[in-house]
Amino acid sequence: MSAPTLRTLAKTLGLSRTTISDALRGSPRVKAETVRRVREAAKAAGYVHNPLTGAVMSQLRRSRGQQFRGVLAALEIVEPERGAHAVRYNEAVLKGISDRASELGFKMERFELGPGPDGMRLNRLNTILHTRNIQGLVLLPASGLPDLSGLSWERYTAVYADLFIKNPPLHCVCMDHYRSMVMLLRELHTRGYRRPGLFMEIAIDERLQYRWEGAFLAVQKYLPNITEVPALRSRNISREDFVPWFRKYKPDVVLGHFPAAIEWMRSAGARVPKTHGFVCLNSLRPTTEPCAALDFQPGQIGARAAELVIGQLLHNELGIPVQPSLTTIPARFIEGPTLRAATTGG
Amino acid sequence: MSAPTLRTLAKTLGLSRTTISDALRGSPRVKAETVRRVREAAKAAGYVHNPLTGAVMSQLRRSRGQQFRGVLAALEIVEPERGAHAVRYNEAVLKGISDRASELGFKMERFELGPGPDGMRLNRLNTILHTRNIQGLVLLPASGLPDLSGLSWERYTAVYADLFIKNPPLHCVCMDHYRSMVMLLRELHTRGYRRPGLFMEIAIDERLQYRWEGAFLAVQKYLPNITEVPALRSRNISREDFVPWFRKYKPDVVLGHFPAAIEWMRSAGARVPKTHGFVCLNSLRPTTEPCAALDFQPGQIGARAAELVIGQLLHNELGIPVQPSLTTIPARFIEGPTLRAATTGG
DNA sequence: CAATAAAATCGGACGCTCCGAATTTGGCGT
DNA sequence: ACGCCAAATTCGGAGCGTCCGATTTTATTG
Repeated sequence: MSAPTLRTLAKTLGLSRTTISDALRGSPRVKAETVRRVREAAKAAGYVHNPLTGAVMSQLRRSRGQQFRGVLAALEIVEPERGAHAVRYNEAVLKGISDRASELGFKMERFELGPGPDGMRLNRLNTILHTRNIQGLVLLPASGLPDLSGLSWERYTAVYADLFIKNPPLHCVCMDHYRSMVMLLRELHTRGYRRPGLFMEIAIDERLQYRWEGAFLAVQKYLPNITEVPALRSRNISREDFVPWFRKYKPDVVLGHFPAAIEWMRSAGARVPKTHGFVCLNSLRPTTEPCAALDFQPGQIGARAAELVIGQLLHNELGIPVQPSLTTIPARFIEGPTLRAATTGG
Repeated sequence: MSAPTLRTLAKTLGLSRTTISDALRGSPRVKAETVRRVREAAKAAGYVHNPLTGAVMSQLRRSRGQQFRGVLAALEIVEPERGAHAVRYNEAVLKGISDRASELGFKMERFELGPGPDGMRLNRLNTILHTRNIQGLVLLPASGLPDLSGLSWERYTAVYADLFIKNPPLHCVCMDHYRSMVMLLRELHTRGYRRPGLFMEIAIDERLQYRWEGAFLAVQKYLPNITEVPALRSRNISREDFVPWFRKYKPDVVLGHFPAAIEWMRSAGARVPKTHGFVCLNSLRPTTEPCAALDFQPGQIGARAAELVIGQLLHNELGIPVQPSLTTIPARFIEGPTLRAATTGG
């Protein structure tokens, strides 16, 4: 049995397709009684209105050319204390969304949300999205656990551009921390490094369910000829933590989020890259000197998120997904002068 | 002056609107010379293709008559020594693909490939797919690293229903081993288990870049009040490996792939679930008694793979992806009589 | 040059919207 | 009761880009 159309509905009710169309969209041209009847019959027949199709048809009919673009909302949760790298990261994600969206015939618009479970603002957003007839959302990374359960989800389809969201459980698109760490350690291994060391602020890895350290621990165990160096972990990593750890365990290459560590290593007698290497785990972190790093590819993440949302919009699949999934993209290794080149002899 | 449409363009060039439409989208039905001419004229007239309009129209056209939109090939690499659980797993993936495909108007067909870099058979498959005009492929999990680089990839879009494929690098859809292990350990923790132990055959985890053990190691470190039990790892895990490890480290709950371990635990004096718990990491493994386990949700994986391929087909995106991605779905925890229920006191 | 095969192009139908036109309804004066 | 007009309601036509079967043109062969 094929899906009902306006025409089949019209035939069943003995009305014209135009009346059905107008009735379903609540046009004042149609008698209230008829609207009720039509909507009832539509529901019974299982007719589902596709707002995207409607919008395209409308613009097509109205302005003979077709400059119509669908709209994707990029939702940002305002966090006053967000670091500069996080801001730059989100900007790059936004650009990825926007570029891919416009390739697919959509335009992106930014919306900002107050932090926390701020009911009022969420309600207002709900109203705005509704009146503007926007159904597709991309939620940008927020350092807290965002709670958007207050939105009317039956009207939207959304993707979170980070690892995990619980309220509500949406599809996520994110960098693949685990695989990227594995790749990086293998790369360092082929360059002859045998004592990789990792330092990490607990807050960072906690959000990631310890994916950085999990990968580090596992690979350390199974790459040949590696000497295990315990990871340095603390709430706030400072020179006072770092130098003793570095002196004690003597890593020959250090991985971490702060390029400041290069200076700390030097102050402990290391020469970079001559005797010791360094890799910054996030290329967007502020850096005083050029540095080997991982590029999280935020543009790719935004692009993939946009694709996902648009795909669902086209299929008119609204609401919270039955089974949320996580789409990941590996980081790109950026060469830098803090590492020695690959050795040929191993 | 209103914006040009396909029809006005057609009139100017003395062609039909169909030819213009096909030409602008690069259909092989149109002569190359004509395509060039049409594109030139379109550019001169300022006609801009709107991908959203195109997508909506395409859906519209296709949705008529409920007729099938195409065939998805499910590619299986024949492996004579594949275990019964792997066979059952692939069957479940196939069902997931098939069901989701038919929901989206496609039907699935199975194809089998000889193992290894078997050029002949790959060429034959190439021919078959070509003559049958099949463009969408889902590659089923194979225990080796499949090499399909011999196919004419510019004609296909494909997804691998497993963690990783290198030749060529395709999008992958897979269970989320890392997250599932984290989830499982947290669940066990809330039930009061404090000495989780993991046994693992190396070959299994190696393919997964040690995701099972990576997650295990990391979570073990950061859940409160956990006593670390080193993982038991070997090529072939037997009772002779297991019992000494079990006696020595006294895990209070054991995770692993073989339900046979329940028997080994009993023979070492454990009472399941009274004193010790057990969770099977793969619910499809052969089991002698009911057992708590992780369901890999192969049906969901197949469904997601089908969605991905079909999405790309509808966008006419053929070839190897620019940036391959990995889509994961968490496992589902299956309750079983080998675990005690959650304690209230902690 | 006739007979085929292959390549290239065309035409119809599709769902939905907008807007002017057509039809029905209701109010009111006579 | 009836005619008239305006308001309320419904209808029909035209138009968009795509898909696919049908048709026309071109190339190939005996």
